[in-house]
Amino acid sequence: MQEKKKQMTKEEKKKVKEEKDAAEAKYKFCQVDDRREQVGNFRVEPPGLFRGRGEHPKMGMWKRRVYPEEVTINIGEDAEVPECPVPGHRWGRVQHDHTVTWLACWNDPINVRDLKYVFLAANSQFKAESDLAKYEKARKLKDYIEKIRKDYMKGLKSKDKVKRQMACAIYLIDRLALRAGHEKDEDEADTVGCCTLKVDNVEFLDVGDDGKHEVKFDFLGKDSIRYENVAEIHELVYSNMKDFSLKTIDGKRAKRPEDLLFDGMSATDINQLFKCYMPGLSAKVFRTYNASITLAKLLREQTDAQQRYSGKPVEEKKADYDRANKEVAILCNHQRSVPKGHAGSMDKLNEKLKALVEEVKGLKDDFKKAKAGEHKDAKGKVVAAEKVKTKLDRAQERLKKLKLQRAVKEDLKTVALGTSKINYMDPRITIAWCKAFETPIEKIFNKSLLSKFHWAMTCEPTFSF
DNA sequence: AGTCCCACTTAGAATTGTGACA
DNA sequence: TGTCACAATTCTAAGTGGGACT
Repeated sequence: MQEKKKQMTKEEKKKVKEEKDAAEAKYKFCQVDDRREQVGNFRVEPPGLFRGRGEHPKMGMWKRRVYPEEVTINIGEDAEVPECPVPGHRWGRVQHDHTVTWLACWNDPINVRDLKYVFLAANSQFKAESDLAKYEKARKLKDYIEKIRKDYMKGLKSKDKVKRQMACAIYLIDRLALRAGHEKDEDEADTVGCCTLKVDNVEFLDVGDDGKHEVKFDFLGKDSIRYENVAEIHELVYSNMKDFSLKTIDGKRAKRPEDLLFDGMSATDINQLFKCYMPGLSAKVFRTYNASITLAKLLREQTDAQQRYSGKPVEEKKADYDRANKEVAILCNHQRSVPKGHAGSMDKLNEKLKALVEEVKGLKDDFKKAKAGEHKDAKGKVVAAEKVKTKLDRAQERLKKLKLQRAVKEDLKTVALGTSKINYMDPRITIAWCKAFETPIEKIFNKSLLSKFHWAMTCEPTFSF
């Protein structure tokens, strides 16, 4: 296969691609009411070895092929049933459920109780509506957050241990943007969230002369991504959590490292409580809220700090945005593994930088000579000082840019900016910022994001989250 | 009250496409 | 005009949370 690709000419490759696109075209769109919508994933997963993330108990299991007979199609009563693409087979079921958005579903062969779905693409109206609702809900939290914070600070002093556990957990969800953390099965990777933290996952650092109360969190979260953070927390949260780590809620026995830190409550309880404050409020809303409000705050600080921010070069404004984005990503613990070949390309960059430094050095000498009218070119002609100066300036500019590039690359090697951009930061904050400070939105959102966030494009430059 | 089921969002890795640069 | 790095897209796993069921 590899060799075949290499042997193909440009035209042949193009033709193969066109044929493939044409064959797929009919699966890529569908009709929803009066709209033509793009379909997201339209293929069942091919058979193969299941990997899973982290230490998954089912790692290496054979993931068998899924047949059309296992697939349920969900379409309108009047819609034509799509032809089954596998010769000699037929769809398992065709239904017409108007309360769900999916077009097809089947059971996951690895985890038979789980379902896999064909949904519409990110730019569809269904997704746009729920995206808008998500961010509006997060904005609404602004009206309730003060009361919620006041209450959990009070809850920390409650006589009721369950109430204190709830208060601590909500504190962590709010201040550290932790996920809720539901119970998990034996046959899944052993990961935790806020409510499923184990005694082992927290270490209480000694209170120093500065009076700071610090806890070191160390656990595997979603996707077995490690969360490692020394966080300063309120004295009362510190003392409560320390207490919870020592003995069970009924006080009957000492806790073991693998015991639940919050053993008297669960994520469901927390969400129940949130409903008392605001309709639809749940733990995950805090991540959206905190990500969005942090982005808004950081952008505001940057622009407030400088006069005529609009006049700044676009590249620098983009760098400012990325810095804010990075802080949000760190808050949400969005990590990536160091890109393959990072060290190698770093070496290359350093090599290039070294050469450029030499070049600048040489040009500086040339400039000195040129000012004295002593610098000559290869043909022995005297070169004007201004000409050398221009060259020197350009080289210095390139050097500056390259140094910045190196710093950014090293800085972001383990940070994933994309996840917060796609899922957490209200796009209207970004769009308003672009409008207010004359930055083309295309510099910040790629083609996919532009179409995903189409619903937000008309927002005012004064939009405030 | 606890468990299960379902539908949806969120996640990083792998794969593929591209454009800048030598 | 090919190479390489990075960006974009695809893939599918792994969360969340509501509600039904027991």
